[in-house]
Amino acid sequence: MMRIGELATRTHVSVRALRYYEEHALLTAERTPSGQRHYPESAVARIHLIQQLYAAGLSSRTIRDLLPCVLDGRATPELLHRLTAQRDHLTTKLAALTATRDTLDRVIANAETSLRTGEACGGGE
Amino acid sequence: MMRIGELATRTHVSVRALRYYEEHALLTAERTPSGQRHYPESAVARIHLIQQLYAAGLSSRTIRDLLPCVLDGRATPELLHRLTAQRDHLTTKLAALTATRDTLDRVIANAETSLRTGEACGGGE
DNA sequence: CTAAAACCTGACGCTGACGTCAGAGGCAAG
DNA sequence: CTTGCCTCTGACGTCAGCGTCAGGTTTTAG
Repeated sequence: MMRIGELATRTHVSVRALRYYEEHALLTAERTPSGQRHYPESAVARIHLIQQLYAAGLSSRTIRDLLPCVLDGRATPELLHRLTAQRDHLTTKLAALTATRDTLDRVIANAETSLRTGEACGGGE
Repeated sequence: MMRIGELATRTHVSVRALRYYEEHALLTAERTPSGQRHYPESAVARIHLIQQLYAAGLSSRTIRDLLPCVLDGRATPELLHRLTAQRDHLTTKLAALTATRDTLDRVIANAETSLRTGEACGGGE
């Protein structure tokens, strides 16, 4: 059982953020008689998962709703629906970001050329 | 030449957002003597590009710096460097999001199974 | 036993990308 | 000329995800 500071350093997530997660029911902790939080090893993985979902653009509310399903396999038809919706949303986003990266690649190639051939440059169109 | 309302409806971006973009030098507009903004057709594409970069996680400041390069091919070595950094950052992000989607796929498959076989369910590990 | 380090609960601050409201001017139609 | 919609410039409001400070307790190191 580790305390909040250790969990923070091990996950590279601030203590404040961990308390914030608990406040928003993304994370629970056992308490010692004096009130300090104690976490099991599994909390590390849980934090990583939470961060992953945040990075995917989910809100804390959404994460809170979907987490039980993700961790315990506890799914209702409605949760399954929301989960699928999020995955589809993510797929769409991935396509958009890939397109953006391609755009950047083209711009970079163009810029490199124009820098080499001497400043002024027309488009590739 | 269109006015701000038309540009807004055509790009599905609010009038407020367009003014915000101008305020932050992402977008410029000609003005009629009475002070109304007038945009050329090319503004539509420009807005789409701005939205694309926002979706990629860039800040308005970053977009402002990189836009001249992206639109006009005007690149300095420093801008080129920043551009490349952004692309690499995006590549990393794409990998992470792809991993997240795979996680969601697994969770969904698991949940579907547990719903079919009757509620309780252990992990696939 | 004591000092330092870590933890606790509020509670206010911050940032970015707008939403929204107020008050006033511009413009095509009848 | 007036009605009605569009536009203008401030300027304050909002929301999430924390950062940060205050004031006090607990745990640990020596």
